[in-house]
Formats: sequence, C-alpha cells, structure tokens
Amino acid sequence: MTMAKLEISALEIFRQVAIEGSISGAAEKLHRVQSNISTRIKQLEERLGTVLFLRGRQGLTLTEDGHVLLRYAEQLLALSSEAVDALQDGKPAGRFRIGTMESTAAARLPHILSRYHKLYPDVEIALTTATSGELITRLSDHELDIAFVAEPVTVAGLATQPVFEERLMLIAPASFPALGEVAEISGKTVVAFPEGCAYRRYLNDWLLKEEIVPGTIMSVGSYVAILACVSAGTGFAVVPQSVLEVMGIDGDFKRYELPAPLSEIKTLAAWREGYASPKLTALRALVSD
Amino acid sequence: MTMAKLEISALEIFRQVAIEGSISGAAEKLHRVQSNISTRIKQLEERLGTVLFLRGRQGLTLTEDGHVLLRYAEQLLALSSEAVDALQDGKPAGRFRIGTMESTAAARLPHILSRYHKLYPDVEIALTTATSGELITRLSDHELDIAFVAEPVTVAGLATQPVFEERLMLIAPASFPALGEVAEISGKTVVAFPEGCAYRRYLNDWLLKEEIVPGTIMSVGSYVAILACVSAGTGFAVVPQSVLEVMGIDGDFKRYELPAPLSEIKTLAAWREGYASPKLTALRALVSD
DNA sequence: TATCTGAATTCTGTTTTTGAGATATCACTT
DNA sequence: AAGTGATATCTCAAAAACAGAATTCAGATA
Repeated sequence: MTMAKLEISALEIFRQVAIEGSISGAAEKLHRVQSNISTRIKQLEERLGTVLFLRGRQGLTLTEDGHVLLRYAEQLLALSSEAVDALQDGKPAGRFRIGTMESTAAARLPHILSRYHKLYPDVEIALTTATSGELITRLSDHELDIAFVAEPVTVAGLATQPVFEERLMLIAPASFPALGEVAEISGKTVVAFPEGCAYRRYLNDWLLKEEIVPGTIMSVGSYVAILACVSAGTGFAVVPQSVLEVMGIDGDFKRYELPAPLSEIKTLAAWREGYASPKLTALRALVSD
Repeated sequence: MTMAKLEISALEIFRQVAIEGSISGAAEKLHRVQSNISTRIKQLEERLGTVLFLRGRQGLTLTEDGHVLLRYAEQLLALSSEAVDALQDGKPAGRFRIGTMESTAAARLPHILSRYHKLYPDVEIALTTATSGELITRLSDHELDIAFVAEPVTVAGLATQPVFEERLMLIAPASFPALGEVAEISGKTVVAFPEGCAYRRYLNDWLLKEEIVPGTIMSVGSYVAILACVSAGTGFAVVPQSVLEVMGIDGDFKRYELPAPLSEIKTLAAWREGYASPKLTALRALVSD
C-alpha cells in the first residue's frame, strides 16, 4: 500500500521551507520560483495525507507531523549525501563535520586542522564540541562525520582508531605550599569539567579510589576559565598536560604528575563503519603521524 | 559541489538490479521496460562517476563501489518508507519486521501474532530470530521495526517497554534421581543455548556465583533440540518456564525452581524512538495486556 | 472604508525527465 | 553462419517539474 517512496528532492524542498519558515524564502535559496515550491509542498502533503505546515500570516510553522517528517528528512538528506561522497575517490572536498571534546579542540586539533586545510582547501570544516557521549550519539545519527572521544566506543556500527594519549596533571596556584601527598587535597576545592565529560568521570573514579574527599567540586565548562580559577587561588584542578602546554602558562602553576590510569588516557577517532570518503581517510592519515 | 542528490527512485531500481543480478529481471519485477532500467542505471553511474556493475555474460555483478552503494541504498529505502508510515494514522498496514529471541518466538509470540493478524490483516509480518545483541544492532540499522530482547538496552535512540517476565527452570530427565541441592549439578553435563544468547550469560553468571562447575556445557541452538537432549538423558538444562509450558511436556521431566534473578528475567520490547507507526503502536498495545 | 503590501495559491504554457517500443550490439552456442 | 539471451541505444510519447502571470487573502495604512 505504502507505494510512492519519498523522493530526496521533495524532502530537500520541505526542509528548506521549514528552515526559512516561508515559501518565498525557500524559493530564493533554492533558485526556484515560488509557485513551484508551493505546489511541491502541497503534493507532499497530499502524498502523506497530512498537513505539514500551519499557514499563518507571517509565514509557515511546522505542525506536529511536520516536525516528525523534518527529523526523517534531515537523516535522509545526510545519509544520501554521505552515500555520494563515500563513492567519490577524487580529492577531499565538501562539508566535513568534526566533533570533538574541548580539550582535544584546544590542544591537538588546531595544528592538525591547519595542515589539513592547507592540503585540502576545498573541504569546508565544521567543528563542534561536546562530551564524548553526545559525540557518539551524534555520530550514529549521521550528524557528524568523525568524532574525537575519550573512551572506548561500544556502539555497533562505529569504527575507532587511537590517535592521542593524554596525561592528566594536577595543578595548583603557584602560591600554594608544595604538595607532599595527594591526600592533602582532601577538603580543598577542586575545579573540574562538568558532569558528563569523560575526564570528569576519570577524576571521580580516582578520587574515590584514593579515598580523597574534596571540599567542593566546582564545575567549569571551559579550560581557560578553569585555569583562571586556579590561578586566582580557588583550588586545585586536573587538566590534560597538552592543554597546559598549548596555553603556554608553565610558570604560573605548581604541577604534579598523576599515576596511571590518569596519566595515559587514550583519545580515539571514531567514524561510521563503511563511510570511507577521501575527506575522512585524509584526516585519519594526518592524525596518525 | 556534491550537487545531484541520490533520488530514492533511482536507488530502488539500483537495488532491484543488484538483487536480480540482471537488468531484464529487475525490469520485470518493477513493471518497467528493460531499456528504461538500463538507462537509469547508466545515469546513476554517470552521476556518481563510478562503475556500479560488472557486465558479464550471464548478468551483472556488483563492483566494490556497488556494494558500498547497496548498503546505503538499503538504509535509505528503509528510512524513507519508515518516514512515510510514521505519519500514517490510519489502520496498521504494510510490512512489519519483528525480531525476537528463540524463546520468545516459541512461547509468547504465536498467540499474540495470531491475534494481531486477525485484527490487522493488512500487515505483512516478517519474523526473524537472533540473539539480543544482534537484534539491537539490526534495530538501530533500520533492519527491524521492533525487537524483543532480554536485557536492558543502553543504545541511544532506542526506547523500550517491559512486556514479559520469564522464569528460568532447571530440568532433568525423569529418570534422574531427585536433586537435593543445586551443587549436585557439578560434574554433570548441562545443555544450554549457544554463547551470545542472553539466557546463556545469565546461566554462566549463576553457575559462577554458586561455584558450580558443570562437567561439560553443550551448546544447542534450538529449544526442541535442547529438550530432546535432556529427555535422552544427556544432562540438565535451563529453559524458560513459558517454553516448557507451550511445548506441553510437563510429565517427561523433573523440574526445579531457580532462585532470583533467574526466576524473574524481563523481556523488553524495543523500537526506535520517534518511530510511532500505527503498526508499532498496535503491537505494543497488544503485548501489554 | 478604500487601498496598499507582502505573502501564498492557482492557472497556463514550456522544458525536462521518464518511460515504451523497436532496433542494434555483443559474446557465446550450435 | 545463424541462433540465443542478454544489454545498450535510438526515437518518440507521456508525465512531471518549472517559470511567469494572474489571483486571492489578511493585515497595515491612509
């Protein structure tokens, strides 16, 4: 019964109208005439036997069903163009969506991406940051093409490759007295990444195991801010060595090594199995040097 | 750059040719004329700048690139028709792909599916069995619409609902002497599901915890075969009570209760979040009576 | 109230794409 | 050399997509 499949071109039009919130706006973006868009939307609604937009005075708004379809449309469009460039074997080109943790973005990627961009100027890079868990989800949902995450990936359909090794360091303001044992942290304030971040979990596990109970844990989302807090005397923090290095603030802090496993946390590159575009292959080659 | 998106109709034709291994075969299946299929395939190859099929004498074979595209095509087609029926709010109809464990298929589903079929004769049910892990993967890959699994689902994007509770029973041939303690199993042969099955894992954990070391574990893939082995005197087995009941062989075995958690294993229904077709909703309603 | 304005829809040809039918080709068989 | 079973190509007809003009409609404005 469900006969006519949804054509990709129809979904593309639908999506653009949803984004613009107007037929004429979408028409302009798509270099079509407005009457055309209007009828294609109407056809789509007839085909699906549902109303996709509420026609208001100042434009169109998605209905409930419209939102459902939009979700599918995004997925189908992403998958469709992914299919196309999985088969291109020319030079890397097109949009390349990279997801990464804050720390990797700060310490590792700038150098690599700059080289990448120089080598393949036709690739338009879109970099977003999030926690490892979110990155994995978005990778599976075809919202990212590659992600740099801190933990083993157990989701089926994704492939990984270890690319960096991070060494977490304990830092304290230069003004603090020298630290004899880690236990001395107990009761002091620790500035850390927010819950959800993989490094935060590593930190929690370690504190628990060492039976250290910090006074307060302050959650701060940005590395710059964490370092600012520490240098203001707020307390200790745990950050990857590579982040310290790239920020070039060696002198301002007392630094202490931490034992394994905190000194050898692997960062993995992850991507969807079977998606082997030139863009991806090129980046993988670059990070594994 | 990547201009021409892949149209669904083109992929449908491509897929049919791949399946049939012949242009004229596909043409017949699709109720088109052979020349048409031929040109559409050529267009597709031109647009992708690649060769999809090797033209041999006795038909066409997929090239490397062809295989890659086929994977995408399957996904896109599934997703596309899923989108369509996520918006249908009429009577359940169309193809409905159910995945399940052997035990659930044997003991629980026959009754339910027969009621379902009576209520919604327009739904064409396709039932496949596999282990819980495989079912989850196939669900995520849009190869199934719903799955019945034995364990908590941690994959993002899937929703679940508990539907059955299974009680695993220990059974022995009627000829065996009565069993005093479970420890007496040690050294005896245990007939069980193959590795990978969730119940096998439950069984392993329990044996380990009770420090029971069976003589041999025999892996047998079918319930009928397991019961046959036991009644032939091979050894003990652990099977869900519901399976015993449905096979109506109460008298032939000695049956022993097992302690929690083996006596209260939940079976979950799982589906992709956001996929709320009438087919799915109807089945969920039916199983939760 | 009458008119202006910015938007969507409807109507009418034109262009492009898809499809059928017939024919040509190609590698093997007999 | 002709026959067979397949794909590829050619030509024309049908269908779908598109542009442009005319129409409608609700609110803003005079």
